[in-house]
Amino acid sequence: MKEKDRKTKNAKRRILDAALVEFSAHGFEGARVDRIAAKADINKAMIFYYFSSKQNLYHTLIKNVLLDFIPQVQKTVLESRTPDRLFETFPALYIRYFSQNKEVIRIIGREMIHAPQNITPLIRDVFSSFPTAPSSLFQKILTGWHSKGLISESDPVQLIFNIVPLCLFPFIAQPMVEAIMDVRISDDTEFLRKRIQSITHLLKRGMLT
Amino acid sequence: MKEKDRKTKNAKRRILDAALVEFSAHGFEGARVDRIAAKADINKAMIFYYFSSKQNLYHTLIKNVLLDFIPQVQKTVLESRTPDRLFETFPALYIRYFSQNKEVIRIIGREMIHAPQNITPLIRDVFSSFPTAPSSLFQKILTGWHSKGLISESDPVQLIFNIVPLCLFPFIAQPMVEAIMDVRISDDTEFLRKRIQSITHLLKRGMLT
DNA sequence: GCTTAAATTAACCATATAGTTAAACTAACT
DNA sequence: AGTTAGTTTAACTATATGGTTAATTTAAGC
Repeated sequence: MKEKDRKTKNAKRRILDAALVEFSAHGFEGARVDRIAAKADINKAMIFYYFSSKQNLYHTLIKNVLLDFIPQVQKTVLESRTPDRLFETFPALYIRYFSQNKEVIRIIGREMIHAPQNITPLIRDVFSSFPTAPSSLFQKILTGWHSKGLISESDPVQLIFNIVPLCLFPFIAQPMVEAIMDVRISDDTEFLRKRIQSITHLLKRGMLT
Repeated sequence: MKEKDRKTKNAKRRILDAALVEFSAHGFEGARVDRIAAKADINKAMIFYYFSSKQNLYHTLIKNVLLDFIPQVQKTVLESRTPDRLFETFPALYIRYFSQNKEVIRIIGREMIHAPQNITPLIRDVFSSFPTAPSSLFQKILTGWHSKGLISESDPVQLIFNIVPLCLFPFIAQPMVEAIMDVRISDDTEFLRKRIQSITHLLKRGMLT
């Protein structure tokens, strides 16, 4: 069974890896099962054998992705004891992670825009596997800081809407901004460093009291 | 010919209206020409008669959308003589416009993520129909303000990345944030007012010198 | 070597979908 | 009334695609 397991895992993993690339590049509707099979160098029927449907493969993929990223966010938030510190670590994490996982941001972004009703159950599902829901934990910390007079924004929702987009948007909008502003950004480490610095600067000046 | 023109225009307009809804809801790959025809209450062949292909219909639609929105941005930027003022008018315009044009932000957002190589030529195309390219105009104004010491951010690209996401993200991420934070936002005028206020506050404190 | 359960394959199928076509209709102009 | 150019329709086609199936292979346990 050992040998079998190894092979199976390889097959499953290869399918998921290929699916990540394919779904990221074309979206759910645009993705082709045949192409995933070809990329995974595997017979197409294997995909249905292991994942039963295109939908299910997609959902499994997204869950895996969330289970990889969310714990990192939670760890970062818990270990940052002051807003001052959080405004450094949070952008740094997001930008490091998504610059290294371009496919992930495309899939999550598209789901956000396109089918939130599909992805939100998956998010809830993943959240429920944690002892404390990451969201309520985050909310608690933020309102705590505000009531101590450490930050100027009282509404945790507004605060999220102030922080997250600054970190995510570069990866979503990069090609378009490049076209509009007629600049080249690419994977430039220098650009990403400047981006983190600019966000941190803005958040600290704008929201620390 | 008058009668004919009126009818044709109605047909074309009805197709474009239906296409906006359909493409917004399902994306290019997910959109169905049959559904567009049904929504427009028109024979499917009419779509190919007027627009020759699904692709071409889509591109025409996007161009129309850009030609509606971009002049409004340009007007707002030109009429705001100080960064102080711009940090008020810019978020107000974006949030007003996209709260009233939910379909537009979904289409643009998806294109940004999915196929920037498709949309950037269209942007350039639309830009070239202006006497001065809106982007270079914007860049000029921003660098001018910085050199006068009015704003703390020197790089216009970073500045764009600081402003635009704050305005667009609520509409893109709203359903997901609602799910994660367990709050209800909806079209609430009150929420949008607070969002504008929070952005303006953050930008002014964070970037005015 | 035999058995068994899982893994893998090639060939198939039903259907949905973008796009076509040829004929019919409309209305303006002579 | 007849002509013409543009508009509209129903029926059709070619093909791509998600999914199925039945037969074959692999490998572990006995």
